[in-house]
Amino acid sequence: MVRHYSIGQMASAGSCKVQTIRYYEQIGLLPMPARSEGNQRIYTQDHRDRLGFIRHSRELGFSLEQIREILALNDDPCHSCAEVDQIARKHLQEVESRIKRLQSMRKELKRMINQCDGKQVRECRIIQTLSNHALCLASQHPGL
Amino acid sequence: MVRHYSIGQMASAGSCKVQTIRYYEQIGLLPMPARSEGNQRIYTQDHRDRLGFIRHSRELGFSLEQIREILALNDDPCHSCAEVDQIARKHLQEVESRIKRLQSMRKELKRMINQCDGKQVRECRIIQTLSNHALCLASQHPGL
DNA sequence: CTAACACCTACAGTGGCTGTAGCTTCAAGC
DNA sequence: GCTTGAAGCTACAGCCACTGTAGGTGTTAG
Repeated sequence: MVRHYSIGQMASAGSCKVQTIRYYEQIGLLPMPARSEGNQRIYTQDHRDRLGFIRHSRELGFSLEQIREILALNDDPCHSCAEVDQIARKHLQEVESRIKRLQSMRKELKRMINQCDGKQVRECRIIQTLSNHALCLASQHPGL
Repeated sequence: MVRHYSIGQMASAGSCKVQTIRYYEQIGLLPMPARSEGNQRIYTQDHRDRLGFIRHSRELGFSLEQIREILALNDDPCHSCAEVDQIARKHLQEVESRIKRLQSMRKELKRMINQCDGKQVRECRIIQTLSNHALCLASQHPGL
């Protein structure tokens, strides 16, 4: 017996909005499902699994393009998984560099806030630091 | 003697693109400068300082709306700087929660990659983990 | 004088959704 | 069978912070 799901059930299973699912279909990440007589989408377990895959990958920060690639590789089960590994490693590097950037922001923000004595804007150290890059500890920040 | 700058000079001083400066003007973050006979923008030191402020704040991750607020507060030098402090603290919290989310991603990505033996997609642990949320250490990820 | 470059406006595109307007369909209760 | 409210449908606009493009004009060095 085959289970079927409405788009609303898919959305709650995938912890996303109905529009998100329609969007994934529109950009070709989710295959078009069958339609009911009244033109409503009818999903199968396969669709549900694929959505789960996409949502979990998104939670881990993969881009939709990366997910598209991995899904394509996944369709050939005998393919070497070196490419999947490659994508994941590249993403890990991205995540690590984002962490570094944010940590350097955090450091500078903390320093700035601690110097502020909460009096007048005129002598506000936060504004002074923002005005004058040279007041930063790090002479340059990692790019945006 | 008053120094003047072309938009190109502003862009290199602010390490941004010419379009970015026009965009800041369009959304009212940079005041409209005077124009030359040939309709080209002529900037003063004030503009340059303000752009510097914006760019430095952006490097520290403030949103354009936050920057707009801080600039408005800055215009009243006798104003208490408590509100500036407030904005900065809120932003610091945001940065810290982003760091947490990324660190949890990093952990899971590393675990996933280490389990992968680089053979076939069929038995790829990366794909398995992405398919099945339950294979994650963290039962749930911090939201997107 | 010409070539190369900087500048101008106006608008479209990026990623990953999210929201809205104005409909139709479905399921439950009477 | 009828009504009502939720859920579904399409099509399109909007978010952020830019970035890129097309097609023109202004400026400057040789």
